[in-house]
Order: sequence, then C-alpha cells, then structure tokens
Amino acid sequence: MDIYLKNTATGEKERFDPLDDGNVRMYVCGPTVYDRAHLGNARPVAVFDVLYRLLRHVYGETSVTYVRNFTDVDDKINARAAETGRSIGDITDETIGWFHDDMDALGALRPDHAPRATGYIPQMVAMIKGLIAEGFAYEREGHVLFRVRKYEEYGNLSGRSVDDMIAGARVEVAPFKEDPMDFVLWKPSSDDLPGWDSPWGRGRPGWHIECSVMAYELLGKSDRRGQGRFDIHGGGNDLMFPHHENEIAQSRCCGHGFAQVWLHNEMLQVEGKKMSKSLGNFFTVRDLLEGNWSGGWKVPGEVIRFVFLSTHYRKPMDWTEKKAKEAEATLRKWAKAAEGVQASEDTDPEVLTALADDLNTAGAIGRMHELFRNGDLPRLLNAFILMGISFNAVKTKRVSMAVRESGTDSFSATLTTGTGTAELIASLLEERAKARTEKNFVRADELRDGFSAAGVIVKDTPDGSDWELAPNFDPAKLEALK
RNA sequence: GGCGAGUUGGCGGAGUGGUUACGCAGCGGAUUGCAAAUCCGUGUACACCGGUUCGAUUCCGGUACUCGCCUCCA
Repeated sequence: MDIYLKNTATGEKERFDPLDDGNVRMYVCGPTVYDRAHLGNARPVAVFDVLYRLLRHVYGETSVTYVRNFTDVDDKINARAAETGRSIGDITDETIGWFHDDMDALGALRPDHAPRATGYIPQMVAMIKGLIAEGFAYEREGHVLFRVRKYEEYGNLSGRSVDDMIAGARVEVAPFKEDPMDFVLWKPSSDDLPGWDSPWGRGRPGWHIECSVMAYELLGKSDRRGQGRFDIHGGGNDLMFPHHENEIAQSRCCGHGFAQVWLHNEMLQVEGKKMSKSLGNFFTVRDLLEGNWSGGWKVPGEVIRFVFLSTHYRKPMDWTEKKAKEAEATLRKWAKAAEGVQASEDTDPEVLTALADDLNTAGAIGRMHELFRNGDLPRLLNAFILMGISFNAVKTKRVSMAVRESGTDSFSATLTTGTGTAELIASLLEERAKARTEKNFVRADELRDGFSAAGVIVKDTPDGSDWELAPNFDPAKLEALK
C-alpha cells in the first residue's frame, strides 16, 4: 500500500517512503497552553490524527511514533498569569488537561509523546551553545539570536528570499540585532518571569528552538544513520513562516537532517470569515461541545470531526452551521442503520486508496456514502474506525441539532434526563398510535398537527416513533394537547 | 509591496485529457387513512481569455476575483 503526500518542501505529491518502516516518525506543532483550544486549533489535530491512523494501519500500530508538543513557556502564558494572579504552572496544567479532553472528544488518538517545552530546557541550552560555537548564532545583551544570513537555504520552505522579506515587511528591528531577520533563540527573563540559568544569564527559550529540540530528542535522535532525520513534520499553514522556516534553520545548522516531508493544513474560517474575537465568530471546541456558540446547540465531537474531514486538508475550510447540521444528519442516519452491525475485518479498497492519496478524506467520505447505499454496513463501519469517527453521542442523542432558542436549552437538559416533557411526548405518541389503530383519525390528526405546531418533529419508523425538538418548540402548546 | 493557495451544478464538496463523483436541497414516483420517515428515479457544472491537442473542466500562459501569510494566532 503506497501512501502519497503533498510535500510542501518540494511542492510535489510524492510517494511516502519512510526512513525506517519499523519506526515511522511524525512531529506536529501543538498548542501554546494559555487558554481553551479554539476551533482552528482542532483542524490540524483531526487531520494529522487521520494520517496517524493511516500510518498505523499501513505500517503497524507499534511502528509509528507521533509527537505533538505543548508550548508551556511563552509570553502569552506570562500575560495570562499576570492578569489572573494565578501561577503559570496552574494555568499550563489546567490548559493541557483541557486540551486533552477536547481532542479526546474529537476522537483523536493521543500522540505517543506529548512533551512540554519546559521539560527540555537543558537540551535547548545545549543546542544553542552548539549554534553559537559554529557561528550560526550570537549573544547580545542577554539575548541569543540566530544569524539568518549565515544559513543560505533560509526561506526555501516558504519560497521567500531574505531580501524580499525585509523589503516592506514589518520585521522587528531591535538595536542588538545584526540583521532585522535574525530571530531569538534565548531571551533574558526578569525576576518575575519564568527563567532558567544559562551561559547567557537567567532567561527563557524562544519559541522556535523548542520544536527543533523536542523533534530531535524524541524522533531525530533515533535516526538509524545518525543524521537526525525523521519522516514527517506537520502543522498549520500559518506556521510555515517563520516558525517552520526557523526550525529548519536551527536544526540543519546543528547537522540534523530534520523532517523529510512537510505537510501543512489550510486555515479554518467561520461562516466565510476569518475567525476572530472582534467579529464575534470566535469559539472554542468546548463552546461547540456545550452549545455555547452562535448556533446555540451542542455539537458532538464526532460531528465536528466529520465536518473537518469533509474538506480536504489543503483547502481552506469554512465552518458553517449548515454543514454541521448536514454532518449530524448523515451520522445519525448511518448510526441508526449500523446499530448491532459488526465492522468488517477488511477495509474497503476505495476508502483506503482515497486516504492514501494525500489524505483525501472527502473522497473517502464520498465512498462511505456509496457503501451505505449499497448496504455494505460492515465495511462502512470499518471505514469509520479507520477514520476515527464514532457516533455514540449521535446515536444516543435525541435532542440536539434543532434546539437553539435560548429558552429551550434548559428543556433539552430535562429531556435528556428523561423527566417531564420526554414522558409527555412519549405518552402522546402512544395515544396517537392507539388512535390510529382504532381508526380514530380525527384525534390522530389533531395530535400530528399539534406536535408540528408545538415544535416537536416526529419521525415514524417501523420500530415506533422517534422525535426531536425544533427551534420553535413551545412547551405550552405541547401541554395543551393532553 | 513580497510570497503562496484557491475559483466545480441551488448549496457543500471530490475527481478526471474523451465515459456517473458523492451528499444536501429541489422535482417525479412507490409507500402511507393523510402525513412523516424510508425506498426508487431525476440534475451534464467545472471563473474569463488565449495556447497545446483529433479532443480540455482536467496541461501551459495571461486576466479577474477570493483567501491566507509576511505581526511568536493551528
């Protein structure tokens, strides 16, 4: 089974050829932990989780090593600590816990290693020392800066030349920089900020060096030929420059071969616009899970995942409420049909081929629709497992997608706990069924129209009636049907 | 200004040098006491202008528009 991936570094879709079939190694940039993960953070997690699963499927579960870091030393974290008066450790611990919870909800497997930057400070210091020794970095006023001009291939990944970048670019000009493009490897910390002792005084690492170090320690070090190489480095498109460019510069200048294949996912938008706090379309994964967003309803994690996977990772993806509803409807339909069905042992070849073709998840989903239509439920389930999509929450949830009026959300809570309204609906449905058997169509129609007017959507199936609440759900009208 | 990505039917979204994506919505039918649900059927779209070709939505060039990055946001 050949996997093809579009390598940003070469611009070509290439056949993936791991350095070591027995240990396929992948690194993905993880979050800076100062707050809940927003929806945009979740896209690369879902995308690279599918790749992780595919690699495990092809090379074997124990033959893949996946690393995703946590940046737990950063000025944004310091700022958050200063604002709240809480300790940095509290904030990062809590945020890391949240991140795991939220990504678990999306059905993402935990990486094999989820290192924290602060666990690798001595290694960072060592790498920086090496860079200085070789003339690739220099110390000024407690800072250590990377000498970009010294690395000739700088800019190759993102296709930029150093001169272009400086012309008209808003680069930070600091008096101690030799060149405006030089970036920080180490910076001094005042007493109130986290810091570690170093040859350059008490300070903290720059952002980029963390990834170079952790990728080397956990992946590159095990390169059989001792060249510090590993297979795949992934991340969001926005990280390509400067973050990934800087990682490459640092690592290559230490003699590390670094990543062979670079993958970048495109950005996420919301209702056609960039997600931002000022536009009011900013929400976290948790907000979606709990119904605390503009749509107002609780979006199960698998629905979020399904929406992500229905667009190719290298295309901009627009989160819309309409898509979320469609995704949920599809999952519910499949979940219902697949109840009690055993997944097949074999994977549908077309699903696998689609995924192996540069992670064509949308194509794979298209094929899954066909499997459903053809009644090949065992293979549909197998595809679900391969893509990490479950549907437990969708299956058990009777109330969700349409509940969005602020006043009705409390009812959904009541309903899911099985008290009050749910019993009333059940008894009225029973009454209607009885009326129909007795050919009392006047009462049956009255109930049918009544449900509709009260905002209860009834779906009759061979096994009985299913129902859900519509946005216009009106408990008073329902009560009046008694 | 520099760099990059994209433009597919009402909507979403794959893919291909000449044959059906697929889903949703719509329409027609079956079914139904009437509905709903379900099932069956149904849609010839690929921004614009050139070029290559027997033939291009698919390759090449240009134009327009959209979006992203260049500011430690994935």
